[in-house]
Amino acid sequence: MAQRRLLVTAALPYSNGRLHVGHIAGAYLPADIYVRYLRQRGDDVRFICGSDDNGVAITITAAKEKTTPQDVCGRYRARQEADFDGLGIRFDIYGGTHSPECVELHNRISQGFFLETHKKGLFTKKTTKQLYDAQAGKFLPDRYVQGTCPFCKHGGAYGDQCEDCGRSMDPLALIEPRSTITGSTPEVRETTHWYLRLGEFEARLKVWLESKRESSGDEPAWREATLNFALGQIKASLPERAMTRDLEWGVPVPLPDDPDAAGKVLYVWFDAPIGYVSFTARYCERADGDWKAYERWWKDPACRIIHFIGEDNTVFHALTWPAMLMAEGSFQLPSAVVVNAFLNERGPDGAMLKLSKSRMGDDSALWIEQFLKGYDPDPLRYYLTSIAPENQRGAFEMREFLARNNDELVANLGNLFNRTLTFAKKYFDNKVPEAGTLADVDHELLAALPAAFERIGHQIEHFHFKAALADLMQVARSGNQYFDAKQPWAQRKTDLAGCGTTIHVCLQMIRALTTLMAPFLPFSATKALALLNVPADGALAWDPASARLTAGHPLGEPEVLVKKLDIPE
RNA sequence: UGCGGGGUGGAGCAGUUGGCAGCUCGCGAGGCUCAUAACCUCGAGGUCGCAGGUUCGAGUCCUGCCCCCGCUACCA
Repeated sequence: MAQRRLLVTAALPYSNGRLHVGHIAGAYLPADIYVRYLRQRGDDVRFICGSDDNGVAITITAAKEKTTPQDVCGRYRARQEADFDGLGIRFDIYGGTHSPECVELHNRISQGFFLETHKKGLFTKKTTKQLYDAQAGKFLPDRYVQGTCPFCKHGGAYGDQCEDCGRSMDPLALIEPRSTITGSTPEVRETTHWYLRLGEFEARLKVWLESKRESSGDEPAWREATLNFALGQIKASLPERAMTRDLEWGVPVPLPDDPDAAGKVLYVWFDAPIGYVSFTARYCERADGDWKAYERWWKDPACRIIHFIGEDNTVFHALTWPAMLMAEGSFQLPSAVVVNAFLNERGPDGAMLKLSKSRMGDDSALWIEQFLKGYDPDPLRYYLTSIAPENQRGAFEMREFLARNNDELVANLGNLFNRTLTFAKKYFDNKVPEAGTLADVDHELLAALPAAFERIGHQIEHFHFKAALADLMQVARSGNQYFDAKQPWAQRKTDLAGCGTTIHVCLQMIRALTTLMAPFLPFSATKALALLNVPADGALAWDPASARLTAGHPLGEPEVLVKKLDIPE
């Protein structure tokens, strides 16, 4: 397959909190596996991510922590970047929509995007009544108003919906409304905003989404749940959505001649996906010295754009964002939006618990920061991939994590490395023995390796990461089966050359496994190269021919590849 | 009410165009000893939510029903 050009993005984390295992399982780990694989294949890839720093929630966190929005997003952004790094999730750029490095370019590109859409007349300017907190000096998002439900008279109803009777409502209908920010009684004020008429894109979106049901060329089909959900929304008709907000924190609405635009910013969901573009531009500026080179990725159909997101982002990435791109007109549409469901935590009693800031304590091991203090990243990458919520929700369970590390990663994959390497050390002078005369079983195992590259690569190409990992483990298992069937420990005494053949074949297998595991377990793959004494440079190319050892090659010092973890009683 | 997802051996899940019900873990019994008591073999265990229908044949298609979870926040 020829070299391809791909731009891969992972959802922008909102920079008012830390990352937990659910974030990682949802968008970032699958994206990282995909990108690592593409790079091993030799494709030209950019991997883009960064923090989503704008919006009202940041300002509220800032108020709560008695600091500035800039401080909040700067602090959490740095924390998130460190967490990603610790897990081996390596972006080409980790931008930030309000980070010092990116904000200027981000604002410029976002405003250009808005203006182009505005020029085409695709916004409707509309004045509506909204609740205003005079004490806080800001309009209140629906969710920040609480009062008595006009339908069931329940006391704790929110401005958009009553938790008790489940009915949704207009916040103006709430009885005795209160601002949840200051506790004061809000007043009704008029405000003007720009609404994107999503309805005008329904037909085009529908055709586009329907075309994603089948794979075309080597572009895989989208997940069915994603398409059903998005198409269901279209069927129910897409509303006008306000693309501006009354707020001081964000990208200013670029209409200086319109007094109604004063003091307003772009809706955070309008500028966030544009962050993918502006971070790409910032990276191009850094790498190529020309920010405009981003067009090579975003406006050239020869490049393929893949977005990895969690399920809550489906509406924005499968509908709103493509509609924005259609509206603006000069960008290409994403090739794929890869959506994972949520990951929950399984409680001791088997109950499904949501991963949430409010429920999890600060020192919960499910925060990445905490997790990395106790464990290596690869076991987590393994476990999260093996339970990846690709089709339905999954659940994290600490005991299961430990058990699967020991019973699968250590016992199967790690053990195959260890028994092969220690055997070579003990009986073959720590060198790769001659292949010798190959019997059918030996041929079969060697022939299975290129097939595994093909198969696992195909699974990754199609975003079936869980299946790809299971396949990898099956390959390792077949190695253990081969080892047992050949009984080199017995061969050694009767047929030393045959024993050499066995170990030669096993070494070829673990060498191939090193390359095959690299997208999922990058740290272990690096360590495996050291154990095999193979120079890292170019060693992980996704190519069975280059993942081969020559007879006589000296090996490194044997050492355990994956550590066993203690399971508390 | 509506929309979307799901209900498969003890647990967690796969099941593409309908064709003898699979995988991992766990469990039981053997084997092996190179290996982090790791590995290998065999086995037990399922009326595929319920009831109908189409078909030579359905977990897989159609109809009706039941149950669980989202569609609201911190959030992927």
